Amino acid sequence: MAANSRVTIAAHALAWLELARRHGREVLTSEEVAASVNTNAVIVRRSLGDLQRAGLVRARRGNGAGFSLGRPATEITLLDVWLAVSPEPLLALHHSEPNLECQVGRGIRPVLTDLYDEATNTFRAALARWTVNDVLERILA
Amino acid sequence: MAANSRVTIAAHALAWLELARRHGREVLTSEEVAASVNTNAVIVRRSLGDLQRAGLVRARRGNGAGFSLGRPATEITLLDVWLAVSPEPLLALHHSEPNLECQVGRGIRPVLTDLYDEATNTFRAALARWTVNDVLERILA
DNA sequence: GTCGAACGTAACAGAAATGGTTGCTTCTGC
DNA sequence: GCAGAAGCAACCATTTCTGTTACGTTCGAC
Repeated sequence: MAANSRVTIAAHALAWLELARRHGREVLTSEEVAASVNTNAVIVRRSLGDLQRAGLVRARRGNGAGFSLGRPATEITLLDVWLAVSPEPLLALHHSEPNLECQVGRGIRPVLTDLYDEATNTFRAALARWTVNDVLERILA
Repeated sequence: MAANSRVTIAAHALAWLELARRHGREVLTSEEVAASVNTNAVIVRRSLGDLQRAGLVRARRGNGAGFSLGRPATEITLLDVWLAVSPEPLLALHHSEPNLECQVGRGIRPVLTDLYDEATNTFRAALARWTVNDVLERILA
């Protein structure tokens, strides 16, 4: 299966929000974000809705509404973003229960779960080393 | 999309091949492997076909045919397995090119590619720390 | 050389996920 | 009240994955 692009869209939106903020625009509409990401405004609202539930952005409704960062860009890591939009595991176990009459089938699931968790944790730790601010700085460099 | 289970199926098959080998059975048919994994024999042949192309197993055809390990279980890591069956990236970039008239849209792709690669490499390194033999030992423990 | 067991592979179906699109509802500042 | 924008539900097209059937191919046993 191909990986999804939600982390990319969310990171793009956050970097764009931070850049706009530095230019004095605290709030951007989903249309404005969608224009930069080059997708549909509903897609942006869906992604930013996930981020809002995680506290990474604020959404204001009504006239003059839009999205703004929920906390400083230096305090939003890519791990925060990943957790907000991609709760799925990186590797899946068997679809259907393996044969429990086989010694391997009986014991393999907790072992693989353990190893997959370990690998996923190193992946998360790597994402946690980068903030939205870092991403924007590297874009502007 | 949800992650696929090909690494799991492949690791299961390899552990089962190694256990059978220890019991004096060097060769197993796809039907026998499928019975332990609890899936269809074609699925097993597809997965083991990937492993064969990577040299991790050998497939014999003709009468009395089947699959056997291509090299010692102590020399097959989960990274080898992952590379053989899951070449897709863990995180995807934008589906359609971002707006190049926006500073963020222009610069974000190489930055994210870099960060994603870094995180993926730590994930790979974690998988490389475990061999099929380790997996089987933990199952039998 | 024939036979048959098992791999190799193509074709297809059902399910799920993803991105995209439209349309309607809800909220809220003016 | 009005208008602008988020929220949300309902689709659609595409892709991917697993599973299944079917058939061709290989090769050892006899």
